[in-house]
Amino acid sequence: MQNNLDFLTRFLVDQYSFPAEETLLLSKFKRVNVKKNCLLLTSGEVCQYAYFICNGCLRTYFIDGKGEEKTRYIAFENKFVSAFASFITQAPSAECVQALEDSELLRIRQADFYQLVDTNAIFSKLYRQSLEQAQVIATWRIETMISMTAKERYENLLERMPQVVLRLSNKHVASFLGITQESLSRLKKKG
Amino acid sequence: MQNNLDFLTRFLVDQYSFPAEETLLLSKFKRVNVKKNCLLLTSGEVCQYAYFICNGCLRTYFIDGKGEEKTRYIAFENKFVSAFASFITQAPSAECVQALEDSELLRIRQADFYQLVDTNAIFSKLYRQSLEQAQVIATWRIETMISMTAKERYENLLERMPQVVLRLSNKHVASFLGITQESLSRLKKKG
DNA sequence: TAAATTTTTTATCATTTGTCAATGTTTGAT
DNA sequence: ATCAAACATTGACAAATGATAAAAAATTTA
Repeated sequence: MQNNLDFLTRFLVDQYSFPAEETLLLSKFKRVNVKKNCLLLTSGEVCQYAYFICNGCLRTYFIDGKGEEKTRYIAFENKFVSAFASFITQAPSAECVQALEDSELLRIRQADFYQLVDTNAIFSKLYRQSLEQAQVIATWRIETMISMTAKERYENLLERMPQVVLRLSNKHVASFLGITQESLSRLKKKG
Repeated sequence: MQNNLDFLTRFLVDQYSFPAEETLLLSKFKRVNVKKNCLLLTSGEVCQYAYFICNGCLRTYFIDGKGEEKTRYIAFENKFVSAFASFITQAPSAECVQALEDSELLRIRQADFYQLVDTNAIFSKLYRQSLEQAQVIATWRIETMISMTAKERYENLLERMPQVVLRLSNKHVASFLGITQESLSRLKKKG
């Protein structure tokens, strides 16, 4: 159904001057609705899809040496999410992809995605800009981790990505900050 | 001089099937030789150049809230280095770029770089793959920071980027790991 | 609505890491 | 070769964060 793609179309038209009449190009995207906590990819699987978030929230996480879940990335509406390393290389993924809210997603297969990127100038630019933006976010995360205390990181997150704190549980916020729930609980109290 | 570009040409031919006869495309790259500790970009400046390392080592770092230098990125031979965020946006850079060894570099202006990327399929692919690779490295750094102790991060670094430990001072290794020199010194002793 | 499960808070104690100061050691310039 | 500056190590102590356990609160499920 064409109008399943309204979210993505509007996003592309608004943000990337995508020609509205070329929505046929988007036919490789399929709508997927998932419940909160739904696992879209588990570790060990090869990541077949990239997801565009129309509504909701996704995270990527991994299990560390002590068996604890650690959240590497969180995204909300109008972002693409995937287990990058696996999606790019088609090797088994160390990371899992999970919905943290009931979510309306559009997914595209890896091969279709790269075909679009390789044959369509707008998609090529979109992908490049997505990678550049991902780099800026990753740089921010690294900077906070090597230069701030847990408290400073929390306050910084509240400024830079308030949605994370407002929409998600402390458990997931703590996991994203790289600290325990207990530490986060204390930080918030001391305020 | 054409043969100033031998390093880059060889790299592109070997790694990216670059047609050896098209080295004219590389004429926008200029050779720069710098001494250890040379600052190629200071914070507040707009990053004009991307650097390809023929020989030597570059880092990007910033000054944190307490006035301490924190190293976000380190690269050796055959890598491109830039203050990404500023290079992409042409806004003043928070980061500095510095040589950590006497280095032989090739630099290219931002506009020339993007022109190459936009007009040449191989450069476009090269840039995309560089961004993807940067994402994989950034992901690794984030993962280590949110899931490992300083000791574990050090051992992991020794495995994954031994050059950092072997070629650079403890001061810079500690800065890259996000810990103090004193902590690093103790970690190495207990090892 | 009640019970079960999950999440959050609180407290105590252990461990890791940072801070500061003093002392060796290396490096680089003259 | 000598001196000065930068770097590395060590020790004592402080601060931040983790681990564990228990209780309180919130959420989900039946």
